[in-house]
Amino acid sequence: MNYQNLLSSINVTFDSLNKSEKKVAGAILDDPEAATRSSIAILAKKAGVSEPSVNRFCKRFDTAGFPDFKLKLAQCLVSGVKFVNSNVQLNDNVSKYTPKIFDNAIHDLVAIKNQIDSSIIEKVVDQLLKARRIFFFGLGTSGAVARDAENKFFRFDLPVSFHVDVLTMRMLSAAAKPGDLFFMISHTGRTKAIIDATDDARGNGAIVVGLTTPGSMLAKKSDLAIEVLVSENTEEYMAMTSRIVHLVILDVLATGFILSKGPEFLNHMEKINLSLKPTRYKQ
Amino acid sequence: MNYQNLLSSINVTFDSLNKSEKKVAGAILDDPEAATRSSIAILAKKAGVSEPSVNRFCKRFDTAGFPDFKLKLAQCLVSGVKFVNSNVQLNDNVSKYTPKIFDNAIHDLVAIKNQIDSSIIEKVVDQLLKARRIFFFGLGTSGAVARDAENKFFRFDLPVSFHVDVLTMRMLSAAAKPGDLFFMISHTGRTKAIIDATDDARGNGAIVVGLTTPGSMLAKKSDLAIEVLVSENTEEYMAMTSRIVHLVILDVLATGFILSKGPEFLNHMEKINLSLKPTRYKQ
DNA sequence: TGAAACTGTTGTTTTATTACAAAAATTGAA
DNA sequence: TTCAATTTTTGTAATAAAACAACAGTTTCA
Repeated sequence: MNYQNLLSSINVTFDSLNKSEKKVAGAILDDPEAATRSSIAILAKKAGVSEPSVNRFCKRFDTAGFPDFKLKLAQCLVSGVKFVNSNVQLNDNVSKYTPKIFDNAIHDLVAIKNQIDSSIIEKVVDQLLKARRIFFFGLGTSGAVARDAENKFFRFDLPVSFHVDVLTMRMLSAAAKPGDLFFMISHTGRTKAIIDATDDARGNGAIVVGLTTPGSMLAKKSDLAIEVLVSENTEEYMAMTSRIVHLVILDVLATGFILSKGPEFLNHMEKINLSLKPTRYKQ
Repeated sequence: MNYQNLLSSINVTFDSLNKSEKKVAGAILDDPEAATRSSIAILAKKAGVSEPSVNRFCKRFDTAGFPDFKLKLAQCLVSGVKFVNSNVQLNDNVSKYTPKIFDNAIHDLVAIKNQIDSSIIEKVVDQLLKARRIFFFGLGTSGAVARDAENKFFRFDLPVSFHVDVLTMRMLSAAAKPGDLFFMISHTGRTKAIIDATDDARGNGAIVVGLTTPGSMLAKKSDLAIEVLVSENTEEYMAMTSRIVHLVILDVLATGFILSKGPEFLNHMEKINLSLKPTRYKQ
């Protein structure tokens, strides 16, 4: 039972609670927010039970006692509740759907942050450092991610390019050589052009890194797979959070790259940054 | 001061705190999670101050007292986001910088979610619905955002295109007509090509929507400005969180668009979605 | 040197918990 | 079904812990 769904735990187990516990549960569910601001005495009174009953209730839900219970309840009110109905409804107005869309992105970022396998990141950074050339491949939504990646990595004094054209992909993977790094971005991990290019590139001795869903075809065929499980349904109308997570992971890789290069590399970065000045109006 | 950034509030105001308050702040920042599990006595001991000093510290941060403070601290820790020193250090290893980069993105999304002006979103959605043609303009990092936007909005049965080429931008804005919608994406809001195109487009009677920093040149010159304040420094080496926020905002706009079109529009979306099937291998 | 700000001590109040006893519910045999 | 034995549930009262307020001493700074 984790704090993310303390409230729903209460809801689910409600029927199996005894009389006074039901009263306490009722008092909490009636206004969870108020419960977090109550003392044990106030809540006991509201529920019509004794204070120890409230305390026992808390312990039944794997908390140390009432204060700990309140803390965890408060935490699950921050995020938990919102995720319950974070799906946009057809009759939502602006101020309803806007936070929902933000919440979805935030939720997935938090989830992935806690799942991500540092050793894979480390290995991918190593490969990026070693690579003679880097190609980012992506189609559709992932094409924009590939473009963003190129926009980041070209600053690193590397021969890097992105491709969203299947014919170009095919030619490049057919002409792959050891030392080349193909970075494949595909949420589904089943896009034919990407899979075919993966086969070709690996057949020619290039390294293939896949950024995709866990266990996907691309994940299996890559040398190194960064597997990212987002809550969105592949068959939804539009990819939303997967690309956000992919972009952040590319930030992580770029950061790892820079850090590995050491502080003197920042001069190079600074030079690139300064080059943009004349393209902007002064404040 | 809201609970979302209690921790960063402590961080920000640290210098203006007096001696014992600094000790308390230090003890909390050192391990915020532990602080939520401590009693006032334990925390006072850790900080090397008296219990009332801890209490006074809590009140300074607009909380009712220590228990209330702990509650709010716990809430701001929910997402696991540590806003404190989330800047990547040169000697960070993978497992240190990875969560930091995620945290930065999460932090900004949470902040913007709470700041965003629904009425502007509503107006922009209206304009998108009315527009005869839609152009997304962006350069550099924002070019990838523009591409992503196009990839979303073309599904809506609209003449939409994105442009990352300044000459094309110039030509298009020079040939703008009433009914055209120019969607300018620029974090700095000072990119010359974008500003110039904005002037041209508006001069020709087109509507210009800007997605940019509050108060920027672009914000001032646009018909409608979606102003987004992210914590990242413009002069940093790479844009990180601004583009993430921009993408999510475009998701919000796309969602608003679909919802305004009503349920029968989903058939159209479904058709587009189905068209992708043959491009993928079966599971 | 004096006023203002800061900090700790002490004692009170509030809050939470434990131990125990009463009450209620449950079980099983007559 | 009935009734005692047993278990479970619940409340009372006492205890312990925690938080807080008032005051007084200390530091700081003009």
